[in-house]
Amino acid sequence: MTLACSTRDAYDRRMVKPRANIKDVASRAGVHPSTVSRVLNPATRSMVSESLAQKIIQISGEMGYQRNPLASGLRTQKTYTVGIVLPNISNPVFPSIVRSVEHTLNAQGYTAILANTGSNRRNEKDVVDNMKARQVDGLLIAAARRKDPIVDECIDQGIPLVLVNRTVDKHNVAAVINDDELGIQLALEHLTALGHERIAYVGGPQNTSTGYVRYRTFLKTAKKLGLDVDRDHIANASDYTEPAGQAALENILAHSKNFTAVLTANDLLALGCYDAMRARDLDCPQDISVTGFNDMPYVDRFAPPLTTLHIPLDEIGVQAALLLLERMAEPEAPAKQLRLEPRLVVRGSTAAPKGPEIN
Amino acid sequence: MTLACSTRDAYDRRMVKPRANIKDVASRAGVHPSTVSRVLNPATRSMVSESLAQKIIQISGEMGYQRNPLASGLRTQKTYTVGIVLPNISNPVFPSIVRSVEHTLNAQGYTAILANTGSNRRNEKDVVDNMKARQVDGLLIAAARRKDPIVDECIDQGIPLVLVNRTVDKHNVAAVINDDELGIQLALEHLTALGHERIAYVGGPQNTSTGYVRYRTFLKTAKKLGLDVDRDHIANASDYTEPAGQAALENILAHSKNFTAVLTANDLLALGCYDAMRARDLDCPQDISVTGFNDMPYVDRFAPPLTTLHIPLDEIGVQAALLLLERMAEPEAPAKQLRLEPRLVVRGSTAAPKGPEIN
DNA sequence: TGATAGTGTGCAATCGTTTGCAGAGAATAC
DNA sequence: GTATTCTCTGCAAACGATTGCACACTATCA
Repeated sequence: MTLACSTRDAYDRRMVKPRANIKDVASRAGVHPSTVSRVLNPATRSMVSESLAQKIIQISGEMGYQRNPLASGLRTQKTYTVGIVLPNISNPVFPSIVRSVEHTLNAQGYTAILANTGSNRRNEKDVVDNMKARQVDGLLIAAARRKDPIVDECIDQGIPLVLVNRTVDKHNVAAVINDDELGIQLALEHLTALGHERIAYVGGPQNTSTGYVRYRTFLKTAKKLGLDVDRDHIANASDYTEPAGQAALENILAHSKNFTAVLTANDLLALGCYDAMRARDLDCPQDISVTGFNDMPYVDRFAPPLTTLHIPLDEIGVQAALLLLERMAEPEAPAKQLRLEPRLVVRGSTAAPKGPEIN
Repeated sequence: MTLACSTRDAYDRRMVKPRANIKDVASRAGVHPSTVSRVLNPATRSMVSESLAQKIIQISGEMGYQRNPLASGLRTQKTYTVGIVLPNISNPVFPSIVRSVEHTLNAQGYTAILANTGSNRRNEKDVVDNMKARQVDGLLIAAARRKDPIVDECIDQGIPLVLVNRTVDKHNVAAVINDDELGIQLALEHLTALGHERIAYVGGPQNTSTGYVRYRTFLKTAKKLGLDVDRDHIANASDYTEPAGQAALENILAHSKNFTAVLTANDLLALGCYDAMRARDLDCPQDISVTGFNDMPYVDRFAPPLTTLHIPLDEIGVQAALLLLERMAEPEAPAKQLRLEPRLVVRGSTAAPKGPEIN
């Protein structure tokens, strides 16, 4: 049986003709592949005469030619790929960030590869190594720890890097973060303004910049406001998850119930607090007011709607992407840090304390 | 100034030594690169004598050699990359799916590249073309429409493909979907069991399989249950979003308020209904009961907690990934469809109708 | 008219792997 | 001892692009 097909693969793969490559375009245009390459590359476009360039563009369009990024990347060491490293994409703050990052990068021809570390160190290392092997042009990491060997390694190797949300203790890293100090101050001032004087704190992991800064700021601000901080009313959760938040508040409640509000370092922790309170039949905000941090999607619909600190998720994503683009263009430029201001959103989870506190 | 460095790049790029390649390993081991390649590739591993193989593995380990996926992919036409196409990652059903897909694929050495289409056709095409150009080994599409030229094209071109959540009208496509008929039946039976007789329906876009099937099933089941379906009590939203759901219910309410429950095709639409009701001071479930579909994260915490159909998001992701792995291994095998059963979760958004209906 | 500069294109090496083929040597058969 | 089969390893040509260099040609000038 003979087929009127010239290409080997045509029969094998259900008559699919392999995608046109640069050589096909070149021979159809009667020129050398290098000429086609030059025309299709904006930087070298001017080396070719205008008329020939037009012709080649025309033909390449007709043939539906698309550059093979593998071959191109192999030769140029530029893949137009960036890696996004998340601790956990199921945390509702990340989808919006990822979306705007991806959108902003796409517009410049970059493609995102995504990895979820599950906050597992070993995993993180593997994931980043894989991305490096794939020659990503840059990395966007939302899973950094205060001391992070992986971040250090990337910097040593000169890989353009932007941290999101969390940063490292060293200050020479590009990052887009929130003004955590301001946020905690706003929350605490809100609670004291409502009349709360005995305020508990449920914080995040101390090996993250957010967990650490928010905790320190809580202590500092409480002192400044003249609140007496009871150590028994403080618990730092091991992770930014609801169960961890629930456990933390249960821990506190086991020792003492002598507080009227709990300030948490994160919305998920706040939800965990809701759970802990429900288990003990405590009403929010009647018995205890609760504040969160992040204003993640849908917390305005919860029962009760959560008072929290709004951070501009889309904006964070856009800025992080722009910063990364900048760093990829000029890897040697000094690292910028962007610190965005959170805004307090007052909802139903906070109220004046009941009982003798108010007159 | 001279530096005691042999490699060109060492000085340029802040003393970073370029990653070891196969030639480096080969020369250190005193063998030809092809031998190293064979050792490191499980399929050809047995062609090399055991002792030599051990030595090469040892050396390659010491040098921290990692295969360059670009070069390898260029030669073999296999990139160990899969594309994930989502309509909108901010829809809370997707993060869990993405996470489990990514996890399952990772375990087999695959890396995921992610794209968000924003349900924009043009965008979708670009995104998929980009993925094809990047030679993804397979595609996972959660944004399919009932008639979808993009899906058709992928199939024509023989690209391993798995649809998630939504499928196309043609039946020869691998997919992991929900039993939408069962789901709608369960919801409707639940409402009638509570005593509801006049039930409105807020559906999804009719160009998606979910929107279409759920709508048809609502009509069919209502008829079977002997409910009289008022056309004015039905609205199909243009998109699975809260605003669209809100608009749909407002549309219905503008015509008639003569119903005691609204069955929606999707949790986000249900949330939109909450909004529409709040705007008219209607209470859920006192005035109107509402059901959703998907049981997306946190709907159990809403005010009121949403009665909805639970679908196993993680399971969907895992199964979709496994199915894709299967198809990549055997692209010519007949396409399987997996249909997972939803489960009704009754919460606070549904109750018996008030007034004369109950005695 | 001939030397010189400037323009546009082609040549060939290269990026890092993989793999069909060939051939060297060892093992087996006669 | 020679012919034959096996085993193992090396050679070299791909994969599809990019880019420094060479060279042919035209335009400029003396």
